[in-house]
Amino acid sequence: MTTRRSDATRAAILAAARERFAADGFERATIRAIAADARIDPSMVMRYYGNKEGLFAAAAEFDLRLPDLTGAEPAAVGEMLVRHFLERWEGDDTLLALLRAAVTQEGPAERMRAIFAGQLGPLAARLSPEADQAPLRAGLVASQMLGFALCRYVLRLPPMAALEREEAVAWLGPTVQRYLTRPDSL
Amino acid sequence: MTTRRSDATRAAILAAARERFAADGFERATIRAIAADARIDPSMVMRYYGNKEGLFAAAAEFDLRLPDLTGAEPAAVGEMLVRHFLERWEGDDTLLALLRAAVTQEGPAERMRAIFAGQLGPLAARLSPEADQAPLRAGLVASQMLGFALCRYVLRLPPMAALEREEAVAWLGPTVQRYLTRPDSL
DNA sequence: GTCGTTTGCCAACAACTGTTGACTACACCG
DNA sequence: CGGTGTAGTCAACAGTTGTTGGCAAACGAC
Repeated sequence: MTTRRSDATRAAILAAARERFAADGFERATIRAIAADARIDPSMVMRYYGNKEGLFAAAAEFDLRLPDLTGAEPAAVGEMLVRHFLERWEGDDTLLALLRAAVTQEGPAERMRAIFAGQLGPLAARLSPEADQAPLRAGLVASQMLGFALCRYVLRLPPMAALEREEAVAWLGPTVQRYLTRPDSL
Repeated sequence: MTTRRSDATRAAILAAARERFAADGFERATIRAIAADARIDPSMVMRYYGNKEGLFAAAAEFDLRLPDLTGAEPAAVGEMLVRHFLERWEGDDTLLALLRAAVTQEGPAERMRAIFAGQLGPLAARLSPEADQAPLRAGLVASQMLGFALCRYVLRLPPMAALEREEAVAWLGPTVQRYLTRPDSL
């Protein structure tokens, strides 16, 4: 039960699926195209992943891998987070696949909610001046990071696509910082 | 040539198309479903709008209707802009249709770029400390506003969907303000 | 070697898609 | 009233989609 003979095929399917879902979105990425990329028969996709939704669920498994920021300079957290998001976004097209699908599919949208609430929430809870504001602050950070990713990687707004990574950090860092740590009263 | 007998039908098609495109996205909104909503035959859609892309192009005509801010308190522009965006999002689902389609279709994406560069750009040009930074600043504003709309209306992240309008203005206003007017050096 | 299981391919299905063309009914102009 | 163009209906097309079941080859245990 350690490694099946078909593991290579399964992995090839997942890799092709991620690429296609990221590039084309859920509906336009067809099982036939994914199977062709993986050089196997479309029916294998069904056998291993049940149906298209199951394939997407397997291909779009994702973890933000937020760094441990205990001990980090509290005032630098915003910039560190933005930098981490950009790296995460550019090194892996799973998030892109998830975003493209979440816009029209309820399943992926729910997963998106779970990722940002479940992984960003705890971090916000440690930084927020008031504990009960953590979900709100995590949501605000998500809105800026997802909006930037949307403009940069999906819509390809020229000025956003052209930004150097550290320029983006310099512009977005203070925003994220403020969303996480701004006192409630202000 | 003033009013054709078919103008009511044309309008019904456009209204149904906007709703369907906004709710389901470009691919999942079928011509048959739109025609059924408008209580006409699918072939009429083709006759009046040529094909599905033509229908979308007609249904997703959009103008941000940015207010004239000359004379407004410069420090209040951020909040005014956020308030205007929220009203525009909620009073009309064209932008929602455009966003859902732009994520997977090049045509709508291009229109989105044109809207935000062409309409937000001039406003940024009047407020930006340095003229050549206007596109960048307009893009940053777009990233925050589109990100918020994405989280609130599309993904329905609970803390974003639950915000009162003026709460959203209080949180996002300063961000937009900073993107428009922050000195370059900082 | 033999048998059961796994892996893969092939062909086909039913449903749905955008799109087309022919045909009917209505309205308006003379 | 007759004739012309517009509005609308109907049925069908060709292509694509997710999905299924059957069959052949390769493998591993005995």
